[in-house]
Amino acid sequence: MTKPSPPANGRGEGQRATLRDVAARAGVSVSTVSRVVTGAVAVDPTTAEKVRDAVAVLGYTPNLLARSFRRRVTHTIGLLVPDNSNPFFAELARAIEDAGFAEGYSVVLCNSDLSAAKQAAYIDVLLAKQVDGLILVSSGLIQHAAGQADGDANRQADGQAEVARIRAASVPCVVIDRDLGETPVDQVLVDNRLGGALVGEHLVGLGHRRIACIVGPSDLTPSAGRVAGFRQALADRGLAVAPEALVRGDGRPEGGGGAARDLLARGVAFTAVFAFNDQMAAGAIGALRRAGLRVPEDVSVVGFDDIPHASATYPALTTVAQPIEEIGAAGVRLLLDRIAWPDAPWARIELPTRLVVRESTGPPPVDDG
Amino acid sequence: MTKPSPPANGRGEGQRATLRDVAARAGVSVSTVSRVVTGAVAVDPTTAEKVRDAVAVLGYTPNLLARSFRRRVTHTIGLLVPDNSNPFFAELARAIEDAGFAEGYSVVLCNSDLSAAKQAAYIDVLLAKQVDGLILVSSGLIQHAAGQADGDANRQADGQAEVARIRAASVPCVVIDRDLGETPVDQVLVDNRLGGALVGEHLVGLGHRRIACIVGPSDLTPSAGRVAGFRQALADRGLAVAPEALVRGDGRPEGGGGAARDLLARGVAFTAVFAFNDQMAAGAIGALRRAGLRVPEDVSVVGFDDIPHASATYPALTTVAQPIEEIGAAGVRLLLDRIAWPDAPWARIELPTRLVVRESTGPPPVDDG
DNA sequence: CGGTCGCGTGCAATCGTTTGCACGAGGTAT
DNA sequence: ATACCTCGTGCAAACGATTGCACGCGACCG
Repeated sequence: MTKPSPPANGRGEGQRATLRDVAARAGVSVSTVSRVVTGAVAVDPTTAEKVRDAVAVLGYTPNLLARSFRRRVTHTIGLLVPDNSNPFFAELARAIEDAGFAEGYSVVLCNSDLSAAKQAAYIDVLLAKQVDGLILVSSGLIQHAAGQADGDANRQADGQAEVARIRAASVPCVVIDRDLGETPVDQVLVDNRLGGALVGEHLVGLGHRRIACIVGPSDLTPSAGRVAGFRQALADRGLAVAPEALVRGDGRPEGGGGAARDLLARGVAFTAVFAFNDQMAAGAIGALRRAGLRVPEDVSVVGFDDIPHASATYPALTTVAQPIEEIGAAGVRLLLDRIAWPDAPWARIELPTRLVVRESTGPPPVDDG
Repeated sequence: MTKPSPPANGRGEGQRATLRDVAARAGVSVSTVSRVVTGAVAVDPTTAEKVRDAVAVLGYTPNLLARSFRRRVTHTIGLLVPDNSNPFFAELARAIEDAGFAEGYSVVLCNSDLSAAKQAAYIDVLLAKQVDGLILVSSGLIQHAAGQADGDANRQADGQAEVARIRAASVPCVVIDRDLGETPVDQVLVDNRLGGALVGEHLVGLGHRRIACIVGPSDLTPSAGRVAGFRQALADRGLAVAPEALVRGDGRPEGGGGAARDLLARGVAFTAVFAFNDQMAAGAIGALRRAGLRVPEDVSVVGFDDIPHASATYPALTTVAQPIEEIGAAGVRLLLDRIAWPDAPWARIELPTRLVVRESTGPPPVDDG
């Protein structure tokens, strides 16, 4: 306990000391105290010393809320992710929080659950709370499954509307993991096309010719790029994805398992499965093995994202790694740049993806093809 | 586009309308506008209508920052977790965020990385930002490994100091997943002892007599209870944990794998492994199987936490489930109760754990014991 | 018909901090 | 000696909202 210790300030217990209290004790004006605390302007060393003493004695801490109010800067950013319990988003949130902390920003975490209504509600309170900026992750994606009637609140939001609202409030904003094309907004993306292509190349290179595909819940950005790249890679090698070998999963392990069982049940022939995220890949592996198939001997499986667990399972998962750390860092940097220079031209950063070959892929069984 | 649309307010572009603007346009006083906006006091329906019109036209949105400043209530809580990229904490954060949202609170996410310095820094800014309350998760745990000299900043913080500082600022605070005993603070815990005991019971019941243990990085709460319960269960059945069969892991998959390899290398005999979290269990399974052992035929493996991936792997992991949703909800409820009634007696909620038997455990090989 | 009540409204202070402006003292250049 | 800076400081006005108090007015009671 060498710290100045929670002191007996001039006010009642629990009441924090304010600039006024310090000023009174140091025998100077409030402005002077403010100046030594912020250190902005020069003040006489003797005075400063007195003030610092008073600050220490009273245990004064600036009220950042008041400061933010006055300066119109909160040093807080809002982070909107679909679901923090998804490891990919959790890691991304972590990376963003890290980068933000390094720059002196706090981050408010919001889970949109892919619900347009919830997302809108969050954006409203974040704006009202005067965050300095917003980071939207996979904004606008929505469960494809739920074939509800076209209820307005739950319709697929494409992210553009959100961005427009935020811009109208002239609050800086960057969109991650969602290609908004020419929409005037800063974006950081990942080369999903390349990722898909790498997988196609890898599997075909191993000798696979019948490859099933478990795509994500949405037809928007990330999925679209992955399919496109994958298809292209196959096409370049004279192959194609059979329509019946392409199924949709909900993004979670159960979805992957269900999709795999579905393929099996429908008698679709395949020697490899490309799942659009690692959770579905894990689920698929489980379903396949419970059906008596070995991985990779009978079926190869590839995932996407390279979440930490991908390397922890057995067999360790071959997957496409996204540079999560860098994505987060880039997002934060873009946002802070935008805050600093509101009129700079829009930036669009595309980070590379990388194939990580582990144990879940291998050559197809010899009796095939 | 049926929404009131980003309007031409009386001020320059990007400037949000304020109460004054609305008041001017509606021809009433600022106070009146405030009253209709907050809806606290009765105001004449005709006047209210005029005001609401003006609000709509100007697209007025209350400045929550100013409101918080004036009312001394931010509707924001700080959440301090060791690492959001750990699925358990990610899920917990998610649950807390959910519960908070339902009650109209935003949550600021902070990753302490188990560093006392970082944790202190975070607490300072959260307090300075006038959060209404704090939730500390596994506060004070610290990497046990790093056998550094007793540097002050990095020493094991036991959580008590943090709590004391927060109390000194008289900011409500609840501690999750860390037993602070009689420390005057609200706590929500899980019955780790029971969890450990259930595992012991299950494994011994299957016929295992030599069980290895991969404990967590810390000797504090969660780990301690788990060992204790486990030991007790074994003792009740006339067994014990051999000292050489107890190794420490870092909590991550690699740590679990390393620990398993270590056991193997040292020739320790065991037919089952109890890892103190699911990540280490997954890592251990990988290491075991790469060493040619089958799970569960040759070695049974049990984890702890029941993260989503536990059921997604093959073999699906037998593990101890914590009611994460409820932990988060209880934490938030405790915090809000404390905010509402600062002088209520301290609460301590202990939630049950539950064994989830899946595929990674089975009877020991017949040639054993 | 006078007094009282309650309702709707406005005035103005306040929350804690920042900051433009002015002022006085002291120093330097002319 | 006058004019002109510079430096350190204080005054007071913001920032946007909330809220205690008071006032005016109609209604109601006796």
